[in-house]
Amino acid sequence: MNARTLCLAILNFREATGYEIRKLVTEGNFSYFVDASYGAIYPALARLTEEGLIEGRDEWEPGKPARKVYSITNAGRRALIAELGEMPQPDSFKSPFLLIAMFAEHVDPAHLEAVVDARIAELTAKRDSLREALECCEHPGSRWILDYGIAVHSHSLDHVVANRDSLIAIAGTAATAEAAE
Amino acid sequence: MNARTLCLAILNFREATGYEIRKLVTEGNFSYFVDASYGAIYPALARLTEEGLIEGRDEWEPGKPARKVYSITNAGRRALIAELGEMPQPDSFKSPFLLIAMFAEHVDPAHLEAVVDARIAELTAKRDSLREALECCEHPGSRWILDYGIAVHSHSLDHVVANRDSLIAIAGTAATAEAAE
DNA sequence: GCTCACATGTAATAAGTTACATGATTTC
DNA sequence: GAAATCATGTAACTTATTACATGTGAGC
Repeated sequence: MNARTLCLAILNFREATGYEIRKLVTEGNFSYFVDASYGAIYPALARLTEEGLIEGRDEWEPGKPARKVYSITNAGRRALIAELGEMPQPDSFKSPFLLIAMFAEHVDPAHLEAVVDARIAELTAKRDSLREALECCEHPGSRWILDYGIAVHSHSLDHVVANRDSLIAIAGTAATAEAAE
Repeated sequence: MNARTLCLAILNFREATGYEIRKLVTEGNFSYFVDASYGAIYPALARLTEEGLIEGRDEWEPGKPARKVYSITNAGRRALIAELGEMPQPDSFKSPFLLIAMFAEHVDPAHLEAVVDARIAELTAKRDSLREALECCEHPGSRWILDYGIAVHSHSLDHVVANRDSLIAIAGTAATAEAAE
């Protein structure tokens, strides 16, 4: 997901600063299926402004740091709708966790246990934050994707919990390889 | 997932050419949680060779194109095990599909239908290829992750199928925005 | 003769990450 | 007084993508 479209999409919902966009993609409703860092967001906002797809206005409120609030323009709305009208790239899932799981036999059991438990904690936290977001969200599209995210995370979590021990049982099996060195 | 570790991991299973590695990460057992293009794989193999973590040998079989078969060295095995001993980066999921779903109200119903059905086809194909891979796979770690992949894809698929119509029902709801232009 | 699968690689380019630089305000 | 949160941005770097360049052999 390029940072450009992402910023445009978020600003179509509401005005926001770069900092707020970063929070939304990291912790908010968007956080389980997109990602972007400051180094991607700020340049994207600058470029979108140049192209007239968004506008930034400076705000100085006493007792608060200066901020630049961006809002989408009509041209921006049109560009976003055009983008959504294309067939999307396929979804992608990258899992360093599964790479370790695949090589469980070469991994120290205690370490694998820590890795699995960290993954369980991650999935639990994500599921709970999605549930919380769903409670106070009225927007139909957002509700649909939150529902989806909750379902997927719940099932993933259940599966990992149910098969945790069988994975850890594989760990260390190939100790010969390390011993050979 | 950097291409380096990926190549090392695959070569720990068996010898392979760059072309074969590309197939494995695109279509094989690895394909649902990692990815890499030629432009990432070939330079990675070159660098790993320089570092002595893998070795390449040229093969000329009559009636076949020349190929360079890479195999992992002891140093490579050590490096891989060291890598697997680190805590992994968190998993990441990027979904252009969900971004469109989120903005369903601004999308033409026919287009959204096409998008959802494409996603359903994608999930079905992936689930089936994982099931097939599981049938003839004996390696415990691989079986574990295939099992996980099948579970996640099945549940995702079920959810999308069950909620397909409710998503399409949202489409086109915000026709006013486009009409305004 | 054409297209597909096998096979290796490079170059230009795009994109994003990490770390840095800076600074105000609030909370402990 | 320290740490956390709000807030903006840049620069160096890494990384990977896309497209290109090239060639063989098999099957239709």
